[in-house]
Amino acid sequence: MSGPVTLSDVARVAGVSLATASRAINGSATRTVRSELREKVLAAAAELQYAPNANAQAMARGQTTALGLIVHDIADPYFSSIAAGVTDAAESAGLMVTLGSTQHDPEREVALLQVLHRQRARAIVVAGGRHDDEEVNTALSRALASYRMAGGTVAMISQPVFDVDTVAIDNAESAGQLAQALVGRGYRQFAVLGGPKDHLTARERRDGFAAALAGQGLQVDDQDTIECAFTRDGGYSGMQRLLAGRTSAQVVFAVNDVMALGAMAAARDAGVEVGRGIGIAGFDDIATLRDVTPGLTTVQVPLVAIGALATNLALVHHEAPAQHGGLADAEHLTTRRDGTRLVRVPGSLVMRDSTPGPATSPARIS
Amino acid sequence: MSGPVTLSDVARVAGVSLATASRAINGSATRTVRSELREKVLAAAAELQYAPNANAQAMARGQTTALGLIVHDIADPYFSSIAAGVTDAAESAGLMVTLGSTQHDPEREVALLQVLHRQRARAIVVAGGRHDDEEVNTALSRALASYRMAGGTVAMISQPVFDVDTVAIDNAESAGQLAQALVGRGYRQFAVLGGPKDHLTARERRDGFAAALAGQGLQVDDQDTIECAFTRDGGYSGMQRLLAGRTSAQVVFAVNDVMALGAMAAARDAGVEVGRGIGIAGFDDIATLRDVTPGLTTVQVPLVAIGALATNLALVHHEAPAQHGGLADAEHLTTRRDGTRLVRVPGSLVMRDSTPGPATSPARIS
DNA sequence: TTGTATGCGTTATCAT
DNA sequence: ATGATAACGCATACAA
Repeated sequence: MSGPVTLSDVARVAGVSLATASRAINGSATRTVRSELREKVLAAAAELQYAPNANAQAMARGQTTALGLIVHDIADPYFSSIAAGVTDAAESAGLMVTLGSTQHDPEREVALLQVLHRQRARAIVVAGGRHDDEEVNTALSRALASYRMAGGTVAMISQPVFDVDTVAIDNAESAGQLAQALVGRGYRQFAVLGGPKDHLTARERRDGFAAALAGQGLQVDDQDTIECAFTRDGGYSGMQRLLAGRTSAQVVFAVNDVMALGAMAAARDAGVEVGRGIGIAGFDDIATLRDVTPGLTTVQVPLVAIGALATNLALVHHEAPAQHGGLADAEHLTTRRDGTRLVRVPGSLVMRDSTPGPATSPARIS
Repeated sequence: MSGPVTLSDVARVAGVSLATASRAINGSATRTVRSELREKVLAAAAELQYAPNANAQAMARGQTTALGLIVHDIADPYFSSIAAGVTDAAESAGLMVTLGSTQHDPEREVALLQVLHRQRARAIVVAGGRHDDEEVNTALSRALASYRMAGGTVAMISQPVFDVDTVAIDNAESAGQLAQALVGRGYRQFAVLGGPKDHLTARERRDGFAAALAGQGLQVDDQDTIECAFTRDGGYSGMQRLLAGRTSAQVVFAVNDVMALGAMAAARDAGVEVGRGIGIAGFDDIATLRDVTPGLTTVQVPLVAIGALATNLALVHHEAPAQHGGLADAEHLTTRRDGTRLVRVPGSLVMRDSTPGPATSPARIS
């Protein structure tokens, strides 16, 4: 009967006490152990293939080595890029990432938060836009508060609607710049694949786009603002509906890239050429876009860096975290009244071939 | 001074013993608690915002609720799709996924395995092709054996080169079918973007492709077999090199889709039209391909299902795991002599517009 | 049905 | 420098 190998076994084989074995293997901060004994302990550990029990260590130390990450869908390139940044930063800090996927269900988000709380994750990164749903937000807020009260730290990548450290993308402003750039290319008739009505990210992008157009005396017809899921398939079906109703839009703004990709596919399937026939623009600049033709006009968001930044924000308290391509500059970092930090990440316009300008130049604006 | 809320606190507030509180909150298998007391305990727990310490539970129960997942790169759509299947299946089993990313470094794979071992993860899924590197494989084999000896279970998504449950993709056979289909479309001159020399997945696909061609009296010139990284950028630079040397290839087989996407980009950048100018084919049918034009000819592999299957394989011992679109049929499931199971997953050909047939039909085969 | 007491594997405090 | 021993928070065998 072997059973699991414990530190006691190692100590016994090495002929030392439990305490000495612990110190030899871990290198206690205060105590030190004679190299002669250390060798013996290490040899015994190797011989027995001893692997320290991290759960027991967590108990004794009162601290785990896990970092939680909650995303909406890990297969979505938006989230998988963020996840890459998070795992990278976490592993640099000696932590492992515990991944939860909500499948776009806000209630699962709360449930996952509770699981990570029970796991005593050192910190939690929550990625993904918030919803305008009081009930869900209340539950989420409670779960967050409970976790933080127990000593956990949180960083969100979303709108700054909770009192936790937050990385917020400048959705409205960037969408506005995109609108202006499209106007600059000659477009005058716009449609918007707007995502779910109560999805805050979608709303900010919609509204920022519309506001900038309004500043130019332009607007999006109500019937040309399509409500749809925040996914690739949502973009596809939304575009289908748009094309079915005889729209006069020259260019379509999809509030994220995966939706824009769905829209491009729908256009192709309907025999409409993207670029010449109708313009399409997205938001995020997901990695996938490198291999899409025509190139999709979009707003570039440094997703991997944002993931790493959020991780460090959650890990490093009350000071500016390490640099992330300038993202954590004083310029973008503010400390709110409740002490939590907010980093605003600007997007940058990327004009590509999907919006070359309208085929037939419309009349000048009056 | 509050400090962390423990079960003792809940018990005290509820006016019951520790044991009763434990049973009320967990619902012990054998014992039961009077509903009156249970209510009181639950109320106390809610009032105190009690969250059970999963580490302590793990200690007491001798079992954790974590499942490890090791991938090469979570931002790669191949792995993020597998990860989606794994997280899905894991959460169905009440487990959380602990994610490790190797960044294509085999040594990190061993290190991550050890970390997950220390974490006492219930099971570990290792995804990603193996290398023909004895030193690395020995270290990995040791780490796997050590983990399994301690009671952990493992499933790999790769070549069946270790004695653990394995899901293996029929690389050689599928690549062969692809070759035949390309010949059927009239191609006679082939090039291969072959990935790293010692990468087994790449090798199997290369060799399967070449063998099928040989069966038709055809072959790939040595100078038309390009060695490159197993990534999108590897495919890009490989294709650049291929085009730089004046190749006479009519069609290029990239041993995975992300490489094929890189190759398509390189062709475009070089002014060569994919499809008419030169054919390109890939392998995997990653989700990204839906939005690529022209459509990429490839071998479809059910990645999400494979992730879920591997997870169940790791979780369910000594019997056939739940169905996964027929993947675990007796037809594909074999039990090896060492008792480990092997599921061979066939790929299925998907011919798309990237390989319409050669522009100029070559002379008939003699 | 409820309570008492022990053990899980490790760290850390205290002697020595 | 090393060794006993008491936590850490919970589950459970045993006693009542």
